[in-house]
Amino acid sequence: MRQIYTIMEQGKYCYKYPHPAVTTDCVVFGFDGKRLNILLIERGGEPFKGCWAFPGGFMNINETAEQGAMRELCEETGLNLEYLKQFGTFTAVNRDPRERVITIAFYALARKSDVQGGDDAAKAQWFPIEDVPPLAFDHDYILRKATEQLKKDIHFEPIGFGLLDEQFTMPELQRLYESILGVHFDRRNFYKKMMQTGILEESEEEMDESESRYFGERKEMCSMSIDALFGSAARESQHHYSEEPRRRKGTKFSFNKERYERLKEDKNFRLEF
Amino acid sequence: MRQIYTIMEQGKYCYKYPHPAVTTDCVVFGFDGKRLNILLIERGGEPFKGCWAFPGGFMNINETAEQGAMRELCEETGLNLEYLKQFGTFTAVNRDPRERVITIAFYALARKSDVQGGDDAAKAQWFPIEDVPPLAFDHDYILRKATEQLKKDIHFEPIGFGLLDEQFTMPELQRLYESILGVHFDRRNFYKKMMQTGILEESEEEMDESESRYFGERKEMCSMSIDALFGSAARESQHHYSEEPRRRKGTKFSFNKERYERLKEDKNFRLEF
DNA sequence: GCAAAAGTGTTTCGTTTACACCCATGC
DNA sequence: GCATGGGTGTAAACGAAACACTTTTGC
Repeated sequence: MRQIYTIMEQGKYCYKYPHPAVTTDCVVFGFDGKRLNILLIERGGEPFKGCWAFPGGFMNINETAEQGAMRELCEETGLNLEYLKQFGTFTAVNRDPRERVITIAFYALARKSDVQGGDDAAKAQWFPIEDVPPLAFDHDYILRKATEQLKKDIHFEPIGFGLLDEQFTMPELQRLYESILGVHFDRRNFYKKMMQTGILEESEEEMDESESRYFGERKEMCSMSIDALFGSAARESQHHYSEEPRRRKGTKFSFNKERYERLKEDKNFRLEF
Repeated sequence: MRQIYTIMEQGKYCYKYPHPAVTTDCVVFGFDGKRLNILLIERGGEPFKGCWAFPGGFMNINETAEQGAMRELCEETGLNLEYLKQFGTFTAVNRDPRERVITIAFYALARKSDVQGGDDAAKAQWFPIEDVPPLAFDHDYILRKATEQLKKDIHFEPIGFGLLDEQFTMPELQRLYESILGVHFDRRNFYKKMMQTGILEESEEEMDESESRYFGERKEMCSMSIDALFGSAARESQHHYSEEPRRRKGTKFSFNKERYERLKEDKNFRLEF
């Protein structure tokens, strides 16, 4: 608040009453096949220099909060994600030491494949959600709210599929649900329940040459993505490749969006997990 | 946006970058024993003069959004409600013709007993939710989002009790749930389900003189409240006292908040409606 | 070849639903 | 006294949970 006067001197945009600044922040969830991760940016300047924070920044005057959040996310991490979910606006009076700032917060879901071109994001890094460094501003609180919201939403919306590749195996999906909800499911019951929602379809595997080539490629891509997901910090902290569980190939499924839309119309459709 | 320059001339609060104005709006739900209602204010000035809108207004620079929403709600309707739930922030670029305005929206739950001192609210009026007049700004959209959120929340939180008096009968509670969710429940099943949540307790009725006096009083209060809930506009439109169903006295229950808090801690408690 | 994960059906149990009668009250 | 809503239990159907063995793959 002290700084407002210096800002005023160079200020070109004047109002009869004081206006807060408005920022957007984006909690990006990712899934490495084992644990839920979030994407953080190391702050280069004050305040909270050197702390980690969510990608985000000031909203422009001619864009919606959604547009602003997407723009900032892209600028800071190179990610171009299709949907953001607004889950709260944070308005504590002193949450930013510089001036009155309110933050409209979103969460987003990133696929491994979204993460591949991770060059833009020099300062961006993934952290497992149980092992997050100290965060700037009130971002710890925002993170807690984001995870709570994610847990709630997964009961009603097919959120998981935004965190997995187009094609995924049932155990992958199960591990995802388990790590979001913090519970364990019986494999067979999970399979049944998932299938009888009617929104999944089994991918027919054409096991010809192109298919085997695809798997070859895919395996590499996968390790690349895991590499990208687990940046050096995370790997140093406690994650080793040798700890990665061996995985069978498994049957692939995909999310049938049209069928989901139709089911959603029909009734008070619930995913019931 | 055109007006910004005239505002700037008289503006005392200047910033290097343009800042949007921030308002709060409050969707107040009330229950008249039969239908869900919302509380609206008739706008006295432009824009949207004469239209109905939610109570709300500009957030002060030294208050949180919650505080601002409560303050505006009290100023405009005389209501002093204990909790507001933030359910969304609306940021479409042209949602206010005067300048860039974003709105942080809350919903609130009003009891009949909260409504009694309804004198402050000369311009405030209750409307049944299926019969709402044209609303100012994007308030139709905001209302839709508020009701969606209420429907979702009622699955997880004991929201109904904020809309009923301290003591209520099971059929009252059932009608409330039915009008929020838009479904019908079997009386016996509803009773069982509600009781086995463990958060209700039966009020021991002391049927002595004071008790019978209480019922006498209560009946009067109740008709008063219904009168307050259904303002003249609503009554004219389609509601008549003669249509009020006859009601037996019924067994009273109340919400045991401590027990609820304990249950909530224990597990992933769901109210399951 | 061995260890670890994937795939698959059936039985049991608990929950949800459907349903009908008598009682109390207001008119 | 009659019409309307309040109060209560049971049986059937359904969905959820528990459970073990065989097959495939990666190493």
